[in-house]
Amino acid sequence: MSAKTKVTIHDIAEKLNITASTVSRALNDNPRISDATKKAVLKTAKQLNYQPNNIAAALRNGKSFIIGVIVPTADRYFFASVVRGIEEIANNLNYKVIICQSYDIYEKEVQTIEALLNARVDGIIASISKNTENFDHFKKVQSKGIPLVLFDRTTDELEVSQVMIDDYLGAYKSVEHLIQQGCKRIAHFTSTKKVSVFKERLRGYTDALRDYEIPFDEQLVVRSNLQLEDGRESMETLLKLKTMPDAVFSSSDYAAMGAMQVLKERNIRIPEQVALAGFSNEPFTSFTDPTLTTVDQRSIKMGNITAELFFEHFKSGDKAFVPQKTVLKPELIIRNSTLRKG
Amino acid sequence: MSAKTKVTIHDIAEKLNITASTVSRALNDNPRISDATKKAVLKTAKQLNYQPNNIAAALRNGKSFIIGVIVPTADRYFFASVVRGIEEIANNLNYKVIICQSYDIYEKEVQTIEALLNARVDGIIASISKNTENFDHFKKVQSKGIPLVLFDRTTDELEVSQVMIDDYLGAYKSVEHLIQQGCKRIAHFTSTKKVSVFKERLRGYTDALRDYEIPFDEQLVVRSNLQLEDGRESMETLLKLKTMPDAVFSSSDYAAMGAMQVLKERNIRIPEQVALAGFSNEPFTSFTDPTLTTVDQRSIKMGNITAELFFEHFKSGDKAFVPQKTVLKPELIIRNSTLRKG
DNA sequence: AAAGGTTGCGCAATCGTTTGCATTTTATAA
DNA sequence: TTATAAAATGCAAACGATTGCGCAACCTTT
Repeated sequence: MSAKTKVTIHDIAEKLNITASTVSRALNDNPRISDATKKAVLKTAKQLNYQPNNIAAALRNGKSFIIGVIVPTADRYFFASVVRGIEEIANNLNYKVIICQSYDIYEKEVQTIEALLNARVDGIIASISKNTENFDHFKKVQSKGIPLVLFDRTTDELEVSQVMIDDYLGAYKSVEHLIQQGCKRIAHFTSTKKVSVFKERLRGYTDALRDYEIPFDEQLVVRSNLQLEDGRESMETLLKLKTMPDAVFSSSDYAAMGAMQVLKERNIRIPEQVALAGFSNEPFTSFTDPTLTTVDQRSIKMGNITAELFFEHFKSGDKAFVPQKTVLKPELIIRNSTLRKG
Repeated sequence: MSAKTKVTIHDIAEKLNITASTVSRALNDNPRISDATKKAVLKTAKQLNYQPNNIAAALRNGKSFIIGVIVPTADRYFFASVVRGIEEIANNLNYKVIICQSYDIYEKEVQTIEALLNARVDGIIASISKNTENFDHFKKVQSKGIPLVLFDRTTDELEVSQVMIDDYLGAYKSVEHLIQQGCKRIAHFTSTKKVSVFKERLRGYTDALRDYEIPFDEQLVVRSNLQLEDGRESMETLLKLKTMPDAVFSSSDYAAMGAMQVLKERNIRIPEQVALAGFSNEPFTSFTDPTLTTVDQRSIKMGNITAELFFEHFKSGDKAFVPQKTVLKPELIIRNSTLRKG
């Protein structure tokens, strides 16, 4: 059809014997343009198969209507849901969201930030990579006056708005639940101390033990990267102890799953001999046998709130915006892996 | 620090008493610029905290170095992996990938295409939404001379390059395997006939039955949206038949999982009474009990190939590029849900 | 020493939209 | 009818980077 792939507002203007200014205003529904002209412009635009060029507009406006979202990985239910929650709000306000994955690699995170900056996104929402210990790239974003909001994986080294769940509470409730089920020797799978979510969950774990007067045993805290395989290894480690634990509270559903596999292979009954609780409420947790007790992180809600916070920040025009910290209450999902009947 | 958030090549030029042209060339490592000047420019750029503006460059070049990828949803392992495979290739060639989700909603898909077109992406890679029956928006992309490649969920209504797995073969092998395990009454969960992948899998199913001289029974083919809940309902439906099936080949792992739940609730033994096979090799399929036999779709590989095909298309400059169709061989992953011992 | 080649850089137009400030046209009031 | 306000549109300069062409200055060759 239209071989000429470059129809601009000038072409429309020419055809209508008006100027590009008028066409631009007409397309943007500017009140200063008569309805008749608007109609004509719209019609001609359609007819010429006109395609707006956001790049030109963005250049002129210094505004791209795009916000960049950086997540460690998009294939985890939690992150995917948060993104969905963000999109809901953003799309409503006519903003587009571009999703970027850091794959939990620090260098990639830095590169991604740089790319987003170059692309002149209007703002950035991110969940920090697990391996990030230097935050200069985020500081750079802020120093350029670009709105930045962090969610879930945040840090205190940045003066930035953040949204997270109360990991401490989620952990505390999990462990409390395990104790109420009669568990007395509760192990914990965790990861690096650098990431606050893991630190908080560990704190919830220890505090619950303390409150219920269960002695803390260093040996029962196993650190790893919390993937499935790590969970398997961690469980093996625990099983080698002189006294086996009677419960595991894992900071990750995947690691909990690994533990479940090992236990089943050894015919150790869940939850009778060892109760098992995870964290995140990944969809598969309701598919396992037994179904896995876990903590729901209110992901969609978190996305909504993050986006709302972002746009608040946005409107306040960067001037004197006080970073805000929102903490959501998690929900303990009790399933069969911890429910000792009778 | 730098309050002036708008450092351009002109600022660099001014400070160095040269012109913006030279700065531009220096930054792009143009051989016509002396090394001394390049060094100086780089240094000053760093010093002034210069941030390249891709928008301006894109406007001038008519090239954004961004390719849009549209997937139904990013939280499915298969799609996430394909995206990863695409990114691997694209990033290597200095292209950025922006991920968009259609959420399997036709209107959203159309909007997304429009947004990508407006954003002047250099090309689009997509997997069609389940509910799309009109392909005008894709035709529009092509008519504008923008490279388009489809993967997995494709259509014959478009003259376009596409990459998919041999769904027919995957289905055939699954059903053949079930037959070899002694199943004689094999049901099939499928979805709309509009989507070729489901059509092909259905064909593989019927052909395998035919080749092994097992009568085809219309009642055993259950259509749904293939989510978990759909799988449950479909299984319930099957159980109401006068003669129960002794196997189910599901076009989706989720639906297979739903069926598994129902069967377990009714204490029907898997695979002895009913064998179960899914499709896609979602990670959770190895977490279920019994583990679920399924078909791996070579997702990363598919992403790689899709991207390579895309860039071929790209280089050939749109002129006389013959759409290419690549079909990958799927791999049958045999697990316990179909393995009848002895 | 003159002709031709290199090297290094500047000029100015261009990409497509937007917008402040005219300017023209039309409607209203005196 | 004329001054005046209101309405509709035009002019031209941005936004920031790129690039074809041109022009010095310097080097080589015979």
